[in-house]
Order: sequence, then C-alpha cells, then structure tokens
Amino acid sequence: MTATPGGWRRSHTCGELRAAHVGQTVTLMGWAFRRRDHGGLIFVDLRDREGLTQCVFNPATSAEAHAGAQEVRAEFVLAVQGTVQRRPPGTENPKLPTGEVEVQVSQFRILNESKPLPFPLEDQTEVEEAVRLKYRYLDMRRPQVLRNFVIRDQVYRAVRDYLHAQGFLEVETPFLTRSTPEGARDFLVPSRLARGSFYALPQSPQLFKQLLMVAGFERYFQIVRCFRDEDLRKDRQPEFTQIDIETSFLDRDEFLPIVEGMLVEVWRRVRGITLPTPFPRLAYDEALARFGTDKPDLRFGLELVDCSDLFRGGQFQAFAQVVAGGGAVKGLRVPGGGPLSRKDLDGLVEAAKGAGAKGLVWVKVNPDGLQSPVTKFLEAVKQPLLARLAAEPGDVLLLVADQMPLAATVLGRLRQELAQRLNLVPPHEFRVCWVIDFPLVEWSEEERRWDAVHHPFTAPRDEDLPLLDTDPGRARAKAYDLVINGQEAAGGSIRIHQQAVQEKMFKLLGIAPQEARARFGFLLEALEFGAPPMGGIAAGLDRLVALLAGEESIREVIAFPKTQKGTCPLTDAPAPVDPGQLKDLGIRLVEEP
RNA sequence: GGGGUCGUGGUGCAGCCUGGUUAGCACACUGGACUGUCAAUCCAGAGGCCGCGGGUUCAAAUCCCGUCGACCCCGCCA
Repeated sequence: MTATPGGWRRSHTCGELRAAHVGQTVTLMGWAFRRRDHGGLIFVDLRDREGLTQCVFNPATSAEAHAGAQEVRAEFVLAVQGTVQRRPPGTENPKLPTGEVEVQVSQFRILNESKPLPFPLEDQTEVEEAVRLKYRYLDMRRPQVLRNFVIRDQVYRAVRDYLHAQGFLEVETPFLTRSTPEGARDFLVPSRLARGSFYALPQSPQLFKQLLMVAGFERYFQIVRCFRDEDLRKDRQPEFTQIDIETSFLDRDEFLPIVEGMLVEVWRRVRGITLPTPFPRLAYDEALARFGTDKPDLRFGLELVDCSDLFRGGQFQAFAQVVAGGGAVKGLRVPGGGPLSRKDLDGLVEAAKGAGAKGLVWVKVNPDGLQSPVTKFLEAVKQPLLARLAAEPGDVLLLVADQMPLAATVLGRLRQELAQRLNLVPPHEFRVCWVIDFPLVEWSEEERRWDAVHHPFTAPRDEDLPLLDTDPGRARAKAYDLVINGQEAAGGSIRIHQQAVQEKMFKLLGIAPQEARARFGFLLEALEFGAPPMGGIAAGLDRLVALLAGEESIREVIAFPKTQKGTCPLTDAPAPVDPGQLKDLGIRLVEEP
C-alpha cells in the first residue's frame, strides 16, 4: 500500500512543523491554497485539514521543481518533499502557527489539478449561500467552515463520553416508522411491499424511547436525525439532529441535573467555559410575565413590569377598559431610549400592531415632564408609573394594554428587537435557564378542542391531576425547556406511565379511544406491562453547535443543508423519479387543479 | 398562504430613483516581468441574454405587470 503513485508517504501535516523540525526531510500533501510567483522564487502555501505550511520552490535547490511550480494553480493537489528550514530573519509570519519555518522543496508531484474555482476560498469574502451550497465541498475547504464541523465532532464526542459515563445505553430506533397524529407534518415514504401504505419518517423517536423504558433499558440516548415537513427558518431544517434521552425512575429534579452536567461538559470541552450550575429555573408564568416569552434571553435586562393596577378605573379609558375586562397593562422601560426618533417610535407601534396588539403607547421621560401622544391621560398616574418602572430622565417607556398573554408577548418581541438595536446583547456570553411548569394543554379555537402544549404523553403535575376533569387549562405539566440565549435548545417532560392516565389525556385531547388504539395502541399496550416512571428530553444538536460556533444559522453547522424552499442546490433534490419507480409503488401523479 | 430585501462577467458590488455614450470597479482568470513573499507587486488581456417572460417608449439594466430563485420574518414547527 502506498499513499501516492511512486510510493510517497505523508510524513507530517501542514499544521505541525515548528522550529524543532528544522533540518528534517519531510513529505507534505495537501492543496495549493495560494501561489506567490516571484519569477526566480515561488512560494506555495500548502493547506490540509490541520493548517498551512509555506513551501519554497527555489531553482538553486531544484530547477525542476521550480519549473514545475509555475504550472501550479489554486487548489491543485500536491505532494511535496523537502527540508524544513528556519525562515530568513524578518520573514517569519506570526499569523501562522507554522510561520517560523518553511519547506525548501526538492521535488514535488501534482497529484491532481483543479479547475478555476467558482468562488474564492477566503474566509472573509461573502458569497451567496446558494452558490456556497452548490459547491459545498469547496465551501468546506474554508477553515472557518471546517472549524464548525470540528466543533460539531467535539460535541458528539463530549455528549457520548458523558452519557456513557452516566450509564446511558446508545440505541438506534427506526427511521421507517408509522405516522402519528398531532405535531408537525410527516414526511411519508411509500411502501412497495404493502402498496397503498406509507411509512413516516420520525419527527422524533418519542414513542420508541418510551418503549425502551418499558423494556427496562433505564437510561437510553441516541444522536438521531429527525424529520419535520414544515417551513424552514435559519434555525429550522426539514431534517435535523437531536440528542434524544430517556430515563426511568427519576423525577424531574433528579433528571435535570444530569442534563445540566451534559451541557457543562460540552461547553467545558468545546469552549473551555464552565457554565454555572444549577441552571436557574423560571416558571412558565413567570417567564411570560417578566420577558413576554417562554424562551427568554437572559443576557440583558429590559424586564416587563405589570402596571395594570395603576390604570384600573382611571381616566385613561382605553387602558381602564382593558383592565376591567380582565386584561393587563404591561410596561417596558428602555433605558437611554430618549434618542429614539419619532420615526423609530412609530416603527415600534407598527411592530406592536404587527404582533397582534391593538396599539402601543410610548412615553418619553424628559427632564421637564412626560412626552407622549397620550400625555394628558398619564398625568394622574405619572409618579406611580415612573416609580413602578424605575424610570429616569432620558428613558422611553412602552406600554401595551391587552389580554394576557398577548400584552406580554407583544412587549416581549419589542424587548428582543430593542436589545438588538440598542446593542444591549453581550456577544460572547451564554445565559442558560430552565423554563418549567408549562401548561399541560391549551385551547385551540379553530379546532374547538384542547391541544397538548408539549405532547400527549406528557404527565400533568400530580397535584394538578384533578384539574383534568374540572379546569384543564389551569393544569400544569411536568415539562421543561432548556433555553440558551433566548433559543429553545432542548425540551422534554416526565411521561405518563399509567395507562389510565394516558387514556384520560387522550379523551381530553379529543382523540377517540378507537383512534388512539389504531394510532398508537402499541404504546398503550406496552404501558400495561409494567411501565416504569419515565422522563426524558431532546436537545437540538444543530442549535447547540451553532451557539458554540457563534453562527446565526444552523445551516452553517449542517454538512449539506437545504434552502428555505427545502431544496438541495448540490444534488438538486427533490427531483422527479422514473415512471417505473412510481409504478412499483402504485403511485400515479395528478395534475394540480 | 402572507409581508420584506435581493437578483448586473466566475465572485463581491456600483449604475436603476431622474430611460439615451462602448454597462463601471475590485477580486479571480489568461499572458508577460520579477529571488523573500505571505490578500505579493507591476504591465497587458480576455470575459456580460443586466434571472426569465411580457408591456410602455423613437429608445429599457433603468419605468410597469407577471414569473422564477435566494435570504429574513409572520403563519406553521406536539
């Protein structure tokens, strides 16, 4: 076995030569990153996965090599043999780890040529994403892109090492499975052997991991692809990767520290950062009240403050009526927001309306008094209002009156947007928290029934169990989300492990017994054979890696991602198939009406 | 399904508002010069269906309509 025609073997990588190697004869293999031709002297920066090494082609060393190097172009694949030498004084490159030395080339081979590139491989140049994705294999040669996949690899390993050390068993579950109701749209796979029937790709291994608990595996995990046929975002792809975990015999407060330990280990190994534990916990109601969202970004303040009582029965009719009708007035203090122009403030009003509010009241706190479209209505509550929001001259106050949770969520969006705009978000900080005590169900107006907030297998809190019969909307679930910098990074729950409770839940959700039997009777049956108490979580691996890499979009940390329309510019998937394939499956295409 | 931004040589952009030269700049590319560069430099050159289709006009990269595509957002995502 030889690495190249002629029997050369790579002796070092392009990232490892140092002053200590001076005098050694080495063989490097890699890509010609850049060539600098001085006529009498040619420099080629040879790049491989590990780094960059300057190779010098000097006719005094080898006229043949020097002549050959003139043919070299960007991204030619080279094998280079020569002597490591210290660079002449004054020509060292402190920007390169290998910058103290260079390889004086005595002979080299062109292992392969390359066409001119469709785009430059420099890190700093911005190239349209569709072009990058069409030539993703070239894009990935950029050190910045490679770095993201090194981080991803470190995350895989940290997760596996940690969970294995904690006694978790790694198990694979099927991709070809059956469609389940609720949740996202399924990707369907037609069956040839059972014509007219379809597999569904899993939205998550939810049911299987519960079966593994019934099986007595006790601690399971899997780094697994999940599929959801919904519209894409920068943090959502049709196929994405979850760290899926399930445990037996642990209640929430025993389980969450295990997950915290995993996150701590990942952040420690990848970023050298020690996340403080335990992670703070926020009840869902509290998160909504203080931040106007169930995934609060804790890197900055701008907390929402309830001002409802200040306006109850007051002369500001618009607000007083909302409060009288059971709604709330939520306030947000924008410190130093004074410079916001009338146009900015009008923009905020529009944004609030766009988010569903009937309106937004802004108040400038000037040294000589309040300035607002509704100043005269505010005079009566001026002092308590300023005190409630801890306002100071130069601030801007934003007030939204509406039903809860709308009043809070509207202001929550403005909070996020203003933090961005006013540069209040520290760029290199990680703030992690748990959001717990989610509602179990919420009323769906359009379907006229209760919907599971998390999923139908989530257990209600024990003390809320009676509420299922009397006031389901007030029942809280044993569910939890892990939120990092305002992003949902993981979500899970303690499951229902008693068949009677599960059936009650289905009944509440309007899933008829026959339908439940038909759809996942196998799970209900399993629950009758001694199912242990169980609970787990699923973490979005792509989002974790993006956070660790400082990338905005998970596409930057997925090897071959899809565009926003779900296509792959590289393979041109999805694509029509051969009529014979359709015939095998018993599928006939119909024209759109 | 809806809203927004964008689409101009291989890449990144300018020109478009206010229609009228040979569509301009940088990088890449090709040829030449050059023995210490590292975003090498200098000289010369080639390269354009201005996304696509229609309309207005004497005349369209530019104005209008439609359409396709990329990205961001809303809806959607248990």
